[in-house]
Amino acid sequence: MGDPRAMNEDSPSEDMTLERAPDAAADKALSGEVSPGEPLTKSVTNRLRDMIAQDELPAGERVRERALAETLQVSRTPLREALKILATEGLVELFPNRGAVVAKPDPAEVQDLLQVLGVLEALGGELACARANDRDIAEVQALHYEMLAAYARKDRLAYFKANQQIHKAIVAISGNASLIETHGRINARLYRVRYRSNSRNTKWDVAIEEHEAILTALRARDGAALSQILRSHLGSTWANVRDGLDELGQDKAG
Amino acid sequence: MGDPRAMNEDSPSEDMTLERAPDAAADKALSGEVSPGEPLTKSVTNRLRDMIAQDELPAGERVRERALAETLQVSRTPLREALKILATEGLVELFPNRGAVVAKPDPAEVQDLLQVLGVLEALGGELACARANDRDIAEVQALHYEMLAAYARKDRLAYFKANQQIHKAIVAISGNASLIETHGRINARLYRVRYRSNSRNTKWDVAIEEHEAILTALRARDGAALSQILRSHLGSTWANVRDGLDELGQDKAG
DNA sequence: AGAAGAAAAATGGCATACCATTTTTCAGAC
DNA sequence: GTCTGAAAAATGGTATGCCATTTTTCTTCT
Repeated sequence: MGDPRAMNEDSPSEDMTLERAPDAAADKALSGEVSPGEPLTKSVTNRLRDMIAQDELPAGERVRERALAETLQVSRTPLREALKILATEGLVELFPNRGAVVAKPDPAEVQDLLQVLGVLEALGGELACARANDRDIAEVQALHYEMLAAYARKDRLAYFKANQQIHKAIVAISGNASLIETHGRINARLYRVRYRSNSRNTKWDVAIEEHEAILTALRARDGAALSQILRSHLGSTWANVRDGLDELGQDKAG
Repeated sequence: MGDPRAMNEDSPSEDMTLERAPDAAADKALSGEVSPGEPLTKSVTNRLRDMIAQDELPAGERVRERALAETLQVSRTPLREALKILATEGLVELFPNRGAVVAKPDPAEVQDLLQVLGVLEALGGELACARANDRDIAEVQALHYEMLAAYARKDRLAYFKANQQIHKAIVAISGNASLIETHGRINARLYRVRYRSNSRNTKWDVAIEEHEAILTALRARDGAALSQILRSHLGSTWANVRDGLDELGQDKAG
């Protein structure tokens, strides 16, 4: 896919199910997938990222070091290092002498993040059109069809995942390592809210139309058009998220 | 300045002199400016950020935990946590079981970073035009004059700092916390290269002209124009950096 | 002299111990 | 009953120790 000069091959967090894992997660802890030779801090960081994305560690909840360390079967040291990393990424907030709390972005923050994500994807689309080869485009097209399949089945989870993959794929084609990384970071911070918003999005068909336009522009390798569409597409996303937040009365931010 | 909803008030790294501090730095270590009650990890992180920016920890150099910890008069624990943070920010690279190395971006990386910085500043300019009040603009104008003063005196260091402040100020006016933070991160990773490039930049007058255009657009609150100028301005920056790197034969990347 | 390999030193990874701060619990007074 | 404050428990912050891996040094053989 494209020709990424470098790629932060971290966070194997693809394929997330937001359904809170009942006990299975705590069961296997991070036992199964500990790549040998990989530093514990890294595994723990990835594990926590997933736990946050899947609401296993709900937003706004306090993180008790000792308890979590025991759950994950590691000492506090790697756990603390992981928390520092996640704090840098904006997924948790650290309060001196008062521990860590899973970040819970308020509407203003979400808007800011989406705005940034917008220009990042716009750049991604522009570069992608310039660099994409036929296979790259075919792959995005395939993902697009998968998304349509999920749409036809009204399978919101599958739709959401395919949707995310499409945007990520386009950015990946850009080949700009910094862009890929930054996009991934911001996207991770928005994962939860967007998932929730996706579940109650009433303008599903509009989103589909926008995605058709995205594919058309990409196939035509029309960088300017794709760029513009992607950015305004995230404007729509903000509209949906905002509406969603309005509906249920935000249970206190931060 | 503007109305930033939030602001990562970290890294007091303003006012950096790239002249390598002979011994004074090691002398005071982080003795003088340790805010009481502030976690050691934070102080150390900020200190290291500065040390990297000022080439006190030269790019490509290996970081020995025990030695550095002793220099900074702290134990390895907070130092290690700081290194994880800096690695997340892209200022150092971590190699499992082999320690940390100060990041040394190769030309391709620099280009990628500048491209991203370009669209970020473009967004910043757009938003700034929409939100700036007269005081905000007056402040940027003041910084602009300071930059002109440095230009007149051929004081490259002062010029560089004023230049940086202008761009940072415009982004700050945007009021988008995520943008401000992301911009700061990327900018930090480019600080060293840009400083070096600045020292040997032969197209100083061109840069000045571009900055005049920036101020004109900002005063006119012409978001589209400012956006476009800022982005292409960073294109010029890339041209300069590239030329600089070409001159001296890159002493091995990475 | 140079290559190969074993011993020694250094270094990073992780766990644990201890201290300071914060939070909670629980008396006792009003 | 609840307000206050002291004691107790919990929690985060930091230092240190030990183990595994890596790197360097020192033999030894060719």
